[in-house]
Amino acid sequence: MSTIGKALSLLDTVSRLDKEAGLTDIARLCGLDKATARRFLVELEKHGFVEQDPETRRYRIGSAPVRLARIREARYPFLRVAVPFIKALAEASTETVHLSEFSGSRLSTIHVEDSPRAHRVNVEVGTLLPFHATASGLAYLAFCPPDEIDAALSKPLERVTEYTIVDPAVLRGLLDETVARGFSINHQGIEAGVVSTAAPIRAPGGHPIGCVAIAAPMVRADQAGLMEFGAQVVAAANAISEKYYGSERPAGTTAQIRRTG
Amino acid sequence: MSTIGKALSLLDTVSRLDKEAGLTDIARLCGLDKATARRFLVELEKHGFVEQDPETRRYRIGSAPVRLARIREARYPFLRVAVPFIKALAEASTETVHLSEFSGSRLSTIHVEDSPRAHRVNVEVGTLLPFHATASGLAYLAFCPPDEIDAALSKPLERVTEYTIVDPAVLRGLLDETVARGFSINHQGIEAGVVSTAAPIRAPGGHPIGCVAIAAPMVRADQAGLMEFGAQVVAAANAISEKYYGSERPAGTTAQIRRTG
DNA sequence: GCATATGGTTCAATATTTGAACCCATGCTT
DNA sequence: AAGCATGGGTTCAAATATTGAACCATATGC
Repeated sequence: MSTIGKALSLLDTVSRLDKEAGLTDIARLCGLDKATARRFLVELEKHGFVEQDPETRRYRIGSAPVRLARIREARYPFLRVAVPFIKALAEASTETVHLSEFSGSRLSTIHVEDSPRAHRVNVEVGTLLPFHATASGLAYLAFCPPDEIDAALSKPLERVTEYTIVDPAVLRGLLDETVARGFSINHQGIEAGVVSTAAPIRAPGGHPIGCVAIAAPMVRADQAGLMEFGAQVVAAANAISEKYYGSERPAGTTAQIRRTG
Repeated sequence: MSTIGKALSLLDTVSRLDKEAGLTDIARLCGLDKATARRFLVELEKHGFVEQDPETRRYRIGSAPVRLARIREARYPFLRVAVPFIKALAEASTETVHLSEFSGSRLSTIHVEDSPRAHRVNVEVGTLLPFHATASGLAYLAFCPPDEIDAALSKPLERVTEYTIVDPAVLRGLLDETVARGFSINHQGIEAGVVSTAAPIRAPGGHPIGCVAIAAPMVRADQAGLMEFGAQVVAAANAISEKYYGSERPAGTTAQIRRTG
């Protein structure tokens, strides 16, 4: 792997830690030599991507990403565009709705609107969404080119709950259904007692960039309800895509999405 | 320079562009070979730090920084802590108040509260603040260790307006005054007709991390008014520092700050 | 006061980066 | 339609930066 890649992976590792970490821990977690980890950290610090607490000597994420994020969001306000739709959907569905974005070869939650109900599904911003075990992951993957699907399914698939599907062949079946339907359904794959539906937000080329998902307690989602949620996530995802990328519609399998949306 | 440094500089360059740029332009702006620039971009893209528009093939900042920024702000909410103080100060002073943060060896504006008046100073979020020509820059530098001051003053200093001070010896005098006073004053150094005062927000070790500044049209700031503004920025900067870092006061020259604040 | 742990540094061996030259489209000009 | 210019992207030997075992320094616990 390139040095840059290793350094960015280190940054990623640091960002995933619950708290600030010391040099030795970081090196171990990244599988790097202490000297190497240190040089990376120094270099990253120079550019503001990490900072070292002068007292504890531990490292944390720096302020450079904040600057870049502001620029990105100013020029390309995905959240600003998407959040109103997520809010509206949360209100309409009275269930927890979350928005994910593909970044750095993973799908991560970037916004959540909680259900107003007492009994609800709680999702944390920042949560990573495994492709095989979440509605968002399946919706994302379903609309990816075959080689990306192959790559995702050839990795080891964790059995998160007793209901998680880890058989690639079965998963491929789900992906086909997802494409046909326009949205994905996940039965307790990531959390027992929870069902989700998700639809991809797609770039003009057709490639997904993220997903809209509704997560509800199983007791409130019968077959008809699920179909209704599905229609809603598809509508929201398409609306976001349209607003984000202008009036252009995604090419390729557009018809399939519209059909069900 | 290390590869990582070069790649992060490239990222920085891309972030400074007004619009998305092509490979050749980026390579030229960074002084890199096209092949090198490309490998960097590919690597950065893998990790979500840039993305390439599939249609125009141009590059822009990706979504990874947004993720990191959220984590940083969640764990270390500088803006969240500071903004209320900036708002309060803007209201109290009825002038434009802005907040800057040191990141990647530069001071940049991260929040602005505009004056409610029609005749006011406008500052853009993201603006870089030269150390020698802005109140924030001087306030920051004044409380830095000598070697950082030397480094900053040994670089070529741009004469931004006809009033900009570019003589390192004179600037050192201003820095001494700033330390003695607890806040800096900038007379038209970055924009004719504008005076500013600024005070540093400092980490527990005493090193500045950013500044609070008031910028006012000269006609509204006489000597007494300027001292009042100065006292206000010092109070705000100290309050932010205290809230941000807990109850600890910055070590070292604390007394000087408190004396004037 | 010894043992252990962590942050940090060094330098020869090694793997990665580099860039001139190249290819391939696209679009403009003659 | 051939010629030319421009921009994205690629190749591979030469140049250079990266690597990591061993090292030092300091702090904490026993």
